[in-house]
Parts: sequence; C-alpha cells; structure tokens
Amino acid sequence: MITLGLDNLKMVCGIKMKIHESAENYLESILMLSKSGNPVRSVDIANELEYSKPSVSVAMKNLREGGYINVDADGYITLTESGNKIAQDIYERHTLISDWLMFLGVSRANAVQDACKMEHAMSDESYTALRKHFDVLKLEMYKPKKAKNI
Amino acid sequence: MITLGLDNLKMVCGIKMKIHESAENYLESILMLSKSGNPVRSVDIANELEYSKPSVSVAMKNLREGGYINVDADGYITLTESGNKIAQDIYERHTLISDWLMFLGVSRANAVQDACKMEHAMSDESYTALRKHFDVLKLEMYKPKKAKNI
DNA sequence: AACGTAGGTTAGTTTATGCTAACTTTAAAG
DNA sequence: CTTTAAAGTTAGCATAAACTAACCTACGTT
Repeated sequence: MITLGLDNLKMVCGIKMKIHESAENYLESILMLSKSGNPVRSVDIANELEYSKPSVSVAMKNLREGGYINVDADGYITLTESGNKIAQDIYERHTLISDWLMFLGVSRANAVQDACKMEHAMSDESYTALRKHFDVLKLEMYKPKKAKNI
Repeated sequence: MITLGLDNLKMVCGIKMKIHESAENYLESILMLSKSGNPVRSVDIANELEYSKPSVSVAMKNLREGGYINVDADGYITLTESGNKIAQDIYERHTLISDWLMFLGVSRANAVQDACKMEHAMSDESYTALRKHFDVLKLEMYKPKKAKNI
C-alpha cells in the first residue's frame, strides 16, 4: 500500500509546489544577504534569521528541490529565476509595509516585525491598494495645504 | 523518564498558556455567532469556519481547559471574561482592518479574508496607529476641501 | 601527523493544527 | 420499540516548521 501526500503527488505530476510562509521568508533572507555583496551560505541565513543550522539545511534542501535556489559545490546559494521573483515580491512588500507603518508613527522595531508577518497576509489586491494609497499620502505630505500663505 | 513540553510545564505551574492564532479565531467566531442571538454550539462553529466537527471539538476542549470558554451540559458555549477580552479585541481588529481595506477600494471578499490574517499579525502599536490614521482619513473624507465653494 | 573549528547533514523529537474513521449519546419519527 | 439523524468525542494520521544530538568533511595550525 502506497500513500502519497498532496505535495508528493504534485511533485510527481510536475505541478508547482505551493510555497509556504517560511519558504518566502528564507528566499527574502537570501535576497537581503545577497544585496550586501557577499556570497550567501547556509550558516549566514541561520545567523540572520536566528535559526539552527539543521533547520536552515533542511529548508535549503526543500528550496533546492523546489527549484527556487541553486547551491554550488562550495555551498554558496543563489536564487533561481522563480526564487528571485518571489523574493523580490516579498522584499518589496516588506519594505513598503514597514515604511508605511513608520510613516504612521510606529517604531522601527515594531514596524519591521509586523511587516514580516503582514507581507504574507495580504492579497495582491490589498497590497496594491496600500501601495497606491501610500503614494498619495507621501505626495500630500509634501504638498503645502494653503499655497497663498507661502 | 518523563518529558514535559513547555506548555505542560506551564499548565502544571499555573502560568497562563500562550494563545495561538487558531485559538483567537475560534474565540472571535464564538463572539460573532453569539451576536446573532442564538446559543452557540460546537457544530455551529464548525459550519462557520468550515472545519470538521472533531477539529472544533478538540479546539473547544483546549479553550475550556485554558479558561477561555464555558460549555454547559447542553453543549452551549459561552466566553469567559478572559476569552471575551481576546475575542472582542480580535473582532474589533477584524472589523477595522476590513473596513479600512474596503475604504482603500479592496473588494469585500479580499478585505475580509486579508483582515482575518492581518488581525493576528499586527502589534498593538501598529494597530493603534492604523486606527488613528483611519479615523483621520474618514474625517477628511467628509470635510469639504474648499469651504468657500459651497 | 594530530587536532580543533567551521560548515553542513541526518535522524529523531516537538508542537500546532488540520483531517478521517469510528464510536457514543440523545432525541425525534415511524 | 426500533430506527435514524444530529451532536459530540476519541483515536490515530498528516503536514509544516522549528529544535537537539550526533555525525561527516575539510581546512588551518601547531
């Protein structure tokens, strides 16, 4: 008797695996570390996210098997095209949400922490609406209210 | 050899258990169903959240043991004081966040779905900041921009 | 050559949270 | 009185995601 989970079934059939919140965070983290210029290793991600080495090792195995990252012989990790797409999206969300929260007066610590969770919770529609709204807010911020008084 | 998880240890020592996202959702659901006036049973929650009866049964057992709900002999569920406090808080967050998203032009379906997740993701500081911000937005909405033109 | 350290992996555990299968209990329908 | 249906429960399973313990490998130093 063989039992296949949904994900195994999808793998077999070549259907793209659903990416989970933790995977999105790992990909985002890889992108952020890449931006520093240094090559990214498993242990760097573990330090960044404050996870254990085995946790990251297993996560990297899954991301590799899912086609989201490449790992070379030296253990250096790079994002594939599909991995990069997800990472960029999440990173942009993270940045915008935390900027917006700080604009509302939230402390940087809470803004960043909350953005980490909210970035996964919003639909495309809601995120786009927030982005447009925040653009308007920033514009109004620098637009004098009564031009005559200047 | 006896092994105790952190939660077991806390239960033994009488320390309040950390409430998880799913527990918050169950409590919120109980509050919403209560508002309809009818008594709330396990099966009503299962229908509301589209969960199986056993999932709800187990969750109710945990909430009961945690002191968040009372279940009478007929299976009718009521919130305790501590349960009600959490439920009210989450419900208020849910309402405000979905109202705000709809104010930004998001469809009701996405606004409600996203609010369900965002309500758990925001710190008190961020939530309070959003509430104040949204109050101002609503005020501006009804304030004529050029009084002279009326 | 021996040893220590850094990086990575494997195996097995824990916790949260859903599920199905199968049971009990109770009450209504006939 | 039996049969059926609804509500609830228990047991056991699945998955995601973290963890520790223990291991391998390779490199740099004495």
